[in-house]
Order: sequence, then structure tokens, then C-alpha cells
Amino acid sequence: MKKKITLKQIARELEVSISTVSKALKDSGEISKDTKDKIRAFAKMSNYRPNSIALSLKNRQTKNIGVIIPEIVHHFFSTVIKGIQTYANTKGYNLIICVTNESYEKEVINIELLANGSIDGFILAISEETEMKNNFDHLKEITEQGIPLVLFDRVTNEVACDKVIIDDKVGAYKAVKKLIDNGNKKIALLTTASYFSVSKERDRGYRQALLDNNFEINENLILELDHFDMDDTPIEEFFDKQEIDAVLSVNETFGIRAMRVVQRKGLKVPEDISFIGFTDGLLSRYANPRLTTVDQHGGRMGEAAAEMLIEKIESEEENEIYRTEVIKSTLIEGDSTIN
Amino acid sequence: MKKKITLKQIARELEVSISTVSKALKDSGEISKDTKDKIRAFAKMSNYRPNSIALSLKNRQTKNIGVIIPEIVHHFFSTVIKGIQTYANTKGYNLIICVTNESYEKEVINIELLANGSIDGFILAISEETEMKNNFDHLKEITEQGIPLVLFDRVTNEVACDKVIIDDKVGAYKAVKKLIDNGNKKIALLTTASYFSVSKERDRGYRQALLDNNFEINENLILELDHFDMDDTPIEEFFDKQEIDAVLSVNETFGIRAMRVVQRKGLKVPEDISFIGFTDGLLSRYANPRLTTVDQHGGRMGEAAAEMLIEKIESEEENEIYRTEVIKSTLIEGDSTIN
DNA sequence: TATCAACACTCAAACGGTTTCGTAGCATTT
DNA sequence: AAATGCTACGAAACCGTTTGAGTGTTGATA
Repeated sequence: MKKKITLKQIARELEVSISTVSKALKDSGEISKDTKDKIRAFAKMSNYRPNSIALSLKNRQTKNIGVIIPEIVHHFFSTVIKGIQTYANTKGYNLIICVTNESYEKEVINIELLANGSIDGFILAISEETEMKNNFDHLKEITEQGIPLVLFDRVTNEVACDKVIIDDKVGAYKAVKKLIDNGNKKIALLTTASYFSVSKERDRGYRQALLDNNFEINENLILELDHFDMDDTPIEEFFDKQEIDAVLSVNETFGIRAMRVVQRKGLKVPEDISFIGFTDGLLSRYANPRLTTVDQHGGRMGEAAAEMLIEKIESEEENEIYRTEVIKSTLIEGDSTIN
Repeated sequence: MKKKITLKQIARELEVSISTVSKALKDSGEISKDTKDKIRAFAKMSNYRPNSIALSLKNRQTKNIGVIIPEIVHHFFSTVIKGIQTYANTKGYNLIICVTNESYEKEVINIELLANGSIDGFILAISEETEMKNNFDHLKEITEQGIPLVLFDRVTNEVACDKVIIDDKVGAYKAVKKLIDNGNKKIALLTTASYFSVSKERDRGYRQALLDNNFEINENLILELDHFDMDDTPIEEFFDKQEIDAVLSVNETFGIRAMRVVQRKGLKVPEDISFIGFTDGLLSRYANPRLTTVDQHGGRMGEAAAEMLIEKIESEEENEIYRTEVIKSTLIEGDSTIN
């Protein structure tokens, strides 16, 4: 087993000083060609690579980005990570990824763990529990410490930092508009509990589109579901108690599940009832029929977030100007709506 | 903005030496109670946390694990990551995740980038291109440098290290056995190009099961597909040219796509034709009918890999004894087979 | 009254690099 | 011959922490 070689060892071996070795490898003009060649040959032979920890300590930068997300087995979030990776890699940054499992405590712990010099900045989507508690002190603290932070998707106004979101409201609006234009009258909304920032925006878009088109808002047409409850009974009851001709779902799974429920009831999609979901993931793509969706462009969000963060990290001045970038959502026409 | 505070600053502020501060915070017996109390109070007040980079340099351990995977927007791999996280977190390790996009070059680069002291060990699934090239020098190199390495899922015998795999062959065998027991006669296999280690094993299990039950192996019943080709024509032709009453697919997507093709042809699943896929992901769960699958237990694989790696990292002796842990796959009965 | 241990600290080296400054040795200028 | 300028290298500080060795003061012991 050949251990990692250091400058010191090279220096001793070649009987020069450590600084000479360092300078030679950096192609400094201070070192003669002969010495340089000798040192470089030896370094190459012994496969020398500078220790990145030592560099981090010296330069006070780690070239690591802390990415904190609520869930990883999740199409949208993994897409965002991919986007972050793509951009970060071109800039020489690595990703330290922590999953909070939607827990407030884990979010706090992970942030504290990384804020001690392990990373140059954070990219984070707020966990459900944190949104519920509405407590963002841990985030304020890192910004106060001067650690750059970019929030994406699940954001809050409480914290002054860069943000990347999609136009959830507009996305929902466009979806409902399409359903209305197709002649649908009873348009339902499948959503999650109302304290989630994204659901809230989508809910707003839904209502706005209805109002703008002279529809009345019927609260009976709005069904709140729980992520973790896999029981379809509430969905069945919802569709049993009233006639519905179109559905907007704030995510993929509710949409797919509802589609199955109505299909089992013998309805045809999209002839009898139309569906539009959020998130253009695998589920939507492989659904039968292919679900029409509002694409959130997770990849682009990730890239945007990474770009904003790295810009902040590498800029000298401490400007306190924060931007919020809005990624445009797109309606992807599948076969669950009439096109 | 309050910058991170260091031992040196505390020392200056309290007019003691750096070592006194350090020792006081570590509750050393060398320091008097009075001084200790004073220092600890100040440290707490100023929210002191030791710089983890400095500690890494000193202790020559980073408490970071490098995880290198071919793809992240992928149910199986993200499940594995989750498993790794779960175990690693309990041991105080963080994850640095790199995605190779199935590229050999990216695999090499990412390994080199992290092998310079950034991580204490690697968990890795070999990229497709690397499997194709059959070149594992970069992996051999890190083991030679004494950096612990655990390979999972996509492994090779060329590299001496710990491994975690599932019993792909047995999984496929059990699946085919079930199809045979259900009375099916024409059992097809949907697979990928043959140089992928996992496909190879699943192929073997398929053949073995057939042979053991006195079936002839008919190469016409085996269809090789490309991941990235979304065109269903080859699948359609495959099912057009012959009668098939059961299908084993080496992944989810081929299975779901084939199921849709035959459903469009008017066949009923599972009455007319049965399907079993590998990977129990969202797609299978939300498919219509719910796909019967061979569950690979990605989470357990991840946990096992993390456990093996951390054990190696934290063990003093350099034993050259390597284990291969085999995770048992389970047949999850959905509605795409007769149960 | 020396001697010695205990106490409560400080010093300095080390981890592996980078970088500023200093200087020995030589050649060139005046 | 003295002053100057280059070249090519070394010494040392620094990043933030740990830790073994060293030190000055006190009180007890022989």
C-alpha cells in the first residue's frame, strides 16, 4: 500500500526545501528550469496530489456546497440535485448532500454540522415540519454568519437570501385555464395541507383562474390529502359525492391515484374527465394515459440555484442584494386532457 | 455579520493562551475550574464551534464518505443513497455525492477529485461505460492507496474490496419459477445489452429456471432494449411476431412499457399475459395494474454498504479480508401476475 | 532550608499546504 | 573596487486545532 505523498516527502527526497517544491509545481518563475523539471518528474512519478484539506484550511474555502433537501427518493428533488451537480461541477465544486426527511430537527442539525467550515454555502429546500413550525432561526443564523444561502422551491420571506422558485401560481393558472378552455365546468383541486408554500401558491393560481373566468369557487371541489396516507377511500368518496369533469393535482401521485380511482369507476380519461398534475416525473410519463403536467424544470432550478450560490461565494463584496429567480413552468400536454 | 470565532480570538479576548482555551473546552484536568467556567461561558456566548477542516487536517479523517453513482434521478440509486445516509448519519458521517452519468471519464475524475483527502472512503456503483470498457485501474489505485472502497450493485471481480450485491440470479429465478407455476409456457425476457453485470445475472437466473423446469431456451423470446431509446416499435414488433404469455423485465421501465404495448393490443393483464419487473419503485407501484416486482431493497443495500465501509475506516488493522454481502431480493406480488 | 510534587498554565510542534520576505551568490555597472 | 541588480532558493508565518513537554508558583515534606 502506497500512502499519499506530501510536499515534505518530495522535498526530503530531492534535498530541496518545501517551498521550492511548492513553487516548482506551481510553475513559479523563481525556480530554475532544471530544478523544476526534476521536481515535476518526481511528483508525477510518485503521483503527487495536493491535499485538499490543507488547501481548504489555508484558503478558507472548501469548494463544497451543502445541499439540504427534504427527501431524496423523489423525482423533483433528485432532478434539482442533478441540475446543481451539472453547474457546480463545471466550477469545480462538490456536493455534500443531506436529507432531512422533512424533519425540522434534522434540518437544524445538518446545517450546524456543515456550517463549521465544511462548506462554502448552502442550497436548501425547507422541510415540511419547518414550514409548519414557521421557525427559520437556523437559516437566519447562517446568513448572519455570512455563509451564502440559496433557498429553492420551498422558500420563506422570513429569511433574506437568494431564492429560486417556479411560478407555481402561474403554472396552476395556466393549467386551470386550459381545463376551462376545453369546456370543463366542475374543476377540482387535489392538494396537501395548506401550510406548504408551494401548495398555497398553486391553490391561489387555481382560484384566480376560476375567478377570472367567472367561475364560482366551490370549496367542496377542493380535497386536501396526506402524502403518507396510501388509502384511496377519501379520493373515492370525493368523486362519489359529486360530478367532476376535470382535476388539477398539486403533485403527480395524487393525480395518478385519482385517475385510477375514476378509471375503476368506469370513466374514460380524458373523454369523461381530464387530469393535470404538477411535476413532470416518470410517473406522469408512464401513466396510462400519459398525464398532462405542469413541468417544474427541476434541473433548471438546480442550475440556477448553483449559479446564484457560486456567484455569491466567489464575489468579494458583501452585497446585501438578494435576488429571487422565477423559473417558468411549462404545460406538458399528455393524453389525460383533450388537446 | 458575525464571522466564525476561533480559539485564537477567544484566547486573545480572555487573555489566556490558545492551548488553555482548547483544553478548557475539552474539559481537561489541567485547567482550573474558574478558568474553565470563564472560557466555556464565553465560548457558548460567542457560539464557538471547532473548525472541522482544521480537525480533519489534524486527525487525518474527514468524516466524509464519497458516494459515486451513475445516476441520481433513479429510484433504485436514490433509495441506496437514502440507506447510506441513514446509517452514515448515526455514525456522524456526511455524504459527498458525485454522479457519473454512466461515463467512465467522469467516474475517474470524480474519484481523483475526492481521493485527495476529502473523504475517508468510497461507496461506488460502476458506470455503464466503465463496465463496457472493463477498465478498473482507477478503482485498483484507490485500494492500493489504502482508501477503503465498497462496491454495490454493479460490481466486478477485478477489484479486491468489499461488495454488496443482491441475488439477482435468484431473484430472476424465483420470478420465472412463479410464472412457470402459474402455468405460463412462453416466457419472455426483456433485458439490456449483455455487458451489464446485473442484466447478466438476471439473464442467468431466467435461463436456469427455464432449464430446471424442462423448458427449452428460445432466443427469440429474449429482447434486448436500449435505456435511452423511448421508441416502443421494437417492443410492438416483438409481441406481434409471436405469442407470449408471460414477461420478465430486468427493470421497471421496460416492463411498464411492454405492459402498455400489450394493453393497447387489447390483451388483459394478468389474464392474458403476466408481467414481472425488477426494482420495486414508484412506477411499479402506481402502474395499472400494479406490477409484480423483484424488490432489490436499495435501502438495505445502502445501509449494508455504509456499515461495511465505516467498519473498514474505523478499524486500525489493515486486514485484507474482503467480504461480499448478498442482499436477498423479495418477490412483491402485484396485480400483473395471477396470485 | 533545600527538595519535590501538584497545580495551572504556556510553548511549540504538528497536520499539509501557500506565500511573503530575506539572502547568498554571481554578474553587471560605474 | 564598491554598488547594484538578478537569479534561485530557503526560512518562516499562516490557516485552526490538538497535545506533549516545559515552566513558574505554591505548599508540603524531609
